[in-house]
Amino acid sequence: MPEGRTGQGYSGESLLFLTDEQLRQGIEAMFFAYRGFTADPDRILAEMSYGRAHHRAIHFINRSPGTTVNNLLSILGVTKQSLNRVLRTLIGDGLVISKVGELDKRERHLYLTDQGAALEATLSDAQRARMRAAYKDAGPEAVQGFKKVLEAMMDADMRRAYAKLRD
Amino acid sequence: MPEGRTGQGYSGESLLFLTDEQLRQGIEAMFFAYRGFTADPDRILAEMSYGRAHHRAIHFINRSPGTTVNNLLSILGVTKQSLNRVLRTLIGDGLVISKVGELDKRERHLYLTDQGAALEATLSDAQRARMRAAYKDAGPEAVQGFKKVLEAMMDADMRRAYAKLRD
DNA sequence: TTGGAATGTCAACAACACTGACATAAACTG
DNA sequence: CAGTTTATGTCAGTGTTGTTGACATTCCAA
Repeated sequence: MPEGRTGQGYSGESLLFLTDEQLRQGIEAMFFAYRGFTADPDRILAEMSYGRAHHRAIHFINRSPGTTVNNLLSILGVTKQSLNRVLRTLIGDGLVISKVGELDKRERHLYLTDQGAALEATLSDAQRARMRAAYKDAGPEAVQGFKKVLEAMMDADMRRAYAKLRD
Repeated sequence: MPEGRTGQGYSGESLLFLTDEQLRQGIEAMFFAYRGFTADPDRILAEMSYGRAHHRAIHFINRSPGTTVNNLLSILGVTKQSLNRVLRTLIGDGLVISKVGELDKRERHLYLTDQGAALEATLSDAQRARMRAAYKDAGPEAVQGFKKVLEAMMDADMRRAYAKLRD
């Protein structure tokens, strides 16, 4: 490449950072980081025979109180049978309540009870603490890049769901 | 805050970027991005009745040919029973071979067969393609930040394993 | 009224993790 | 050498989370 390569500047980096080795490091970083990301809530959940699925349901119900089952399904990307099993235990345990819709009585609107909100807070606090520490370690510009890459890694439908939650 | 806040510069950001809302966005970004991260290999694996566990084993055996079972266990962070189930099927299907150690005959050293390497390449290609696209979208500085935050999110033992793989 | 959408339930199954227990062989240690 | 530890493998049981398929109910809408 005779034209325009400086070898040390921006253009050199943009050629190098897409090598298979660099990509593999990114892949492995995702793998390990996700383990860390879920480690704290997992520990708490294990004590009450709940799992990640319960956490996810609780998180998004807290995020969007009154959300419908269908809406939750599209966010979580699982089958209704799978979600239903989780919701049934959460409702049975008094962490979630399901209200029949007023406009459309087929729909069930989901809310956290006080007890559900308390668990959500416990789980969130643990996860946010780690996130906060990671953000602090890495610095604000790194966080910008972090979010940018993650968003670029999503499928279009996930990106839509993600954007919707940011309203 | 009378002293030193500009409201638009670096100091303003470093105060704001640790709000619960910002952290929650990061948490949700991780959730959705990880789905995207695994989506392509998952599709391929589903066709051959393999799962993510097989992918992970194949990935790290390819990454460190001759690695022992114990070493793989510490990297993957699962029980030996869980790993053994996966390895048994991979060995039975002719994707992995296990050689008795020469120095220490208790150890089994793991290698991919040609067939195993072929599957690894197929899975890696799919995952790297998405990673490459995300990196391209986000730009080189974003990638730096991405890795920095991910690394800060790991537990100490993961960070050690991750660093070890970068040698 | 017929069709479709939203929801729920039941059954079966698979992947993947866990614990606990036990076996074997090899290596280390006193 | 005897005893212990280490590395690995295996069997049995259990739990969470996901899947498909089938079927029922309720209700809105054309």
